[in-house]
Amino acid sequence: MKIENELNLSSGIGELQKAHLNILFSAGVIYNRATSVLKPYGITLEQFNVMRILRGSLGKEICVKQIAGRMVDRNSNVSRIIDKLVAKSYVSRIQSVFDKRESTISLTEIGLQHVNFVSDMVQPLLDNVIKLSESEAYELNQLLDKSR
Amino acid sequence: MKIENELNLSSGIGELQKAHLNILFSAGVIYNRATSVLKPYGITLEQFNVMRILRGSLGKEICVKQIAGRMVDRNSNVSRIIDKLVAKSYVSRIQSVFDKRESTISLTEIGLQHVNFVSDMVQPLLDNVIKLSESEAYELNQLLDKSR
DNA sequence: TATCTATCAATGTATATACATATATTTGCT
DNA sequence: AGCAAATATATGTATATACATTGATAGATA
Repeated sequence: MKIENELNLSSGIGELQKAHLNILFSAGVIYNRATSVLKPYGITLEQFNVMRILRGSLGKEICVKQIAGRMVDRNSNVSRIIDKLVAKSYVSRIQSVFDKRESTISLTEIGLQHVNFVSDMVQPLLDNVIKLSESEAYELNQLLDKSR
Repeated sequence: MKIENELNLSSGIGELQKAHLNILFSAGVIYNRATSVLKPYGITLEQFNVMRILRGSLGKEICVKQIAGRMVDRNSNVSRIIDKLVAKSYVSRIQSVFDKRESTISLTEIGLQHVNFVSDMVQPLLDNVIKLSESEAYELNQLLDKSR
């Protein structure tokens, strides 16, 4: 459905303003779909993203700042997301020996198992969140990359 | 900058997964820029959006549900955003006489003045948030509309 | 060495989202 | 009319964002 109908926009609105609202609206739709897909597994999208980032760095040391730099939401407060993951025993946090200001974050064994399990279950569903062909998605990526 | 560089994505990732992250990332960038543009005027983007919706319905009665249906974020808790606007005297809330379950929301005189003033000041800045031509924005809108 | 500045992470506070539930009211059905 | 179901909004609680501040540590420089 066109964004002007989704949001009841006035007919005079320009394509740029429409694109502005369209990106925010689409992001909300994607976020909601992804969140509801994850819900049965007791994990939020933000927590899942942190765990996937950690899995992508298995073996390597990784600190809070490096995680933050890979988060989709750059204002995300990684410290507090990690608090939640530590409370669930999915992640451990130890002070770095190389730089005592840093915390070294890593997946626990149970955390690794959980992120693997959840990924396998949800990836097919997450892939259906965007209803485009690969080539349309490519075009979309080109435009979004340019728009920033 | 390409999304794979922004987020340090692994090279094997497909266009659909990339599009998923790209939309969320772009939305974050737009949200942050719009928020910082509004900051000097003491209003959040969500509050500004509610006030613009109210201005678009000047004269007509409008209730909370109608506002919610036009919000970019469909989960937005309009009741509480309106609480904040009422506290700032930008908006009034009165029980509808036609349906006592409904609240009728309208801009106060000072609220109308403020939203007009802020709009005039920020619109040129908001227009620069998306760095595309009108025709590129049109293509982007087509793809986003289709993707949902 | 002493000190200044930059950096990393944690924390405090206000605002907003996510979701379930509660309350009041209206509508539809018998 | 009487009652059940639906609807509009508000509220409670957990989580997350936005932003400023703090505390600890590292690195640079006088």
